[in-house]
Amino acid sequence: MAQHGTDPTGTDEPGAADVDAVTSAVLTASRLLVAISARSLAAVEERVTLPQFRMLVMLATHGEMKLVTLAERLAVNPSTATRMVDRLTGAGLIDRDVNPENRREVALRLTEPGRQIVDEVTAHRRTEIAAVVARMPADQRSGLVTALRAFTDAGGEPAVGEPVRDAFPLGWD
Amino acid sequence: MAQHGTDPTGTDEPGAADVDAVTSAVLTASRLLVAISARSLAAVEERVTLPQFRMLVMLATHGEMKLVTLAERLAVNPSTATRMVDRLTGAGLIDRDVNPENRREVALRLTEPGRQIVDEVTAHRRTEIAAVVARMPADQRSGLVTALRAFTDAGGEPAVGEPVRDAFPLGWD
DNA sequence: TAAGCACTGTTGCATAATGCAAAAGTGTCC
DNA sequence: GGACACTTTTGCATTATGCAACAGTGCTTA
Repeated sequence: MAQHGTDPTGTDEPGAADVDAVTSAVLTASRLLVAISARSLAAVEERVTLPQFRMLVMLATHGEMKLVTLAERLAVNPSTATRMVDRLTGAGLIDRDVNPENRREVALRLTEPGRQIVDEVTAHRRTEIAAVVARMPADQRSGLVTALRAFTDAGGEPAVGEPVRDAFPLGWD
Repeated sequence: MAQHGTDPTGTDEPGAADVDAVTSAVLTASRLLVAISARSLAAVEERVTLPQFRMLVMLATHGEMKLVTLAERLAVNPSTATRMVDRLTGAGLIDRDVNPENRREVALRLTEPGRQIVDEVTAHRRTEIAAVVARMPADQRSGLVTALRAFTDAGGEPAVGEPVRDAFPLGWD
């Protein structure tokens, strides 16, 4: 199989052979993006742990919810979520109120300081990505948008402004 | 004057507005890629924990190394690394030998089963990405390669004056 | 040669994250 | 009113984590 790139003639197969090369390019980009995301977290990891940050992101993204839902979206056991909520309420980053409609449930919601932490990371990451974009040749940028749109469309993920699909509950965003 | 790198938000630069648009596109793609990476991990998380997998990836990527180096690359305390190595050697995924050249050090290296776990995840992820690529219009693919190469090149070359950081210090890859 | 010193890895201690199982409280349906 | 399902919490065990102290190793130098 053709290892990578450099097949301007496209003699082998028009569509299938180059999937490999494209995949490699995507993998490389993926590594860079993950590294950027991780660096953005460094700013807050003195204040919250990584799992705690995921919890904050989930609440920021989906708004108020009960504990079981939160645990489900984070893909952790409810008992784990209970104790993380304990610590985060203790730190003043989450509010926990009994739902008056249904007194079994607790309503969990981000406090202002909690939201600020999430915003901080988001802003930092956006800044880092923008810096990379700014370093690439200007005439390549529109091509990147077009190509990435085709890729993300094929992957079925929503665009930035839209609600995040629940297919896989991460909370790294 | 308008030297590069120092103005990610872009106030007066002509291409500034589109940097924002490109950044959004990259962020969206980033979410998809992180989700794919996470899904690929599901296959092995019955056998190793996430931090353990990171350790395996690091050894697979950089080869044999001593404990302090490993800890540094994973950005964890040496004591943490020591105990993780304990468990992974116990599970037969890592070999630990005293370096005869320097008897303070221990040489850590992946075993065959250890490497297999890493390969499994890598293969799974590659398959998932290839599936997405295969779903996008064929005439967009070469454009994606070109654009991503420009992006990763820009991301790989640190701005002037910045120290060259280890490109992907995480081990999520 | 011996003393001093830096480096390497390990262990003790405390806290966080994690899952499973059991229990306690709440709501719903016959 | 009782049975049952749902929600959350608690008990217990294992892993992950950092800091501090410590023991062993190798190098330098007086």
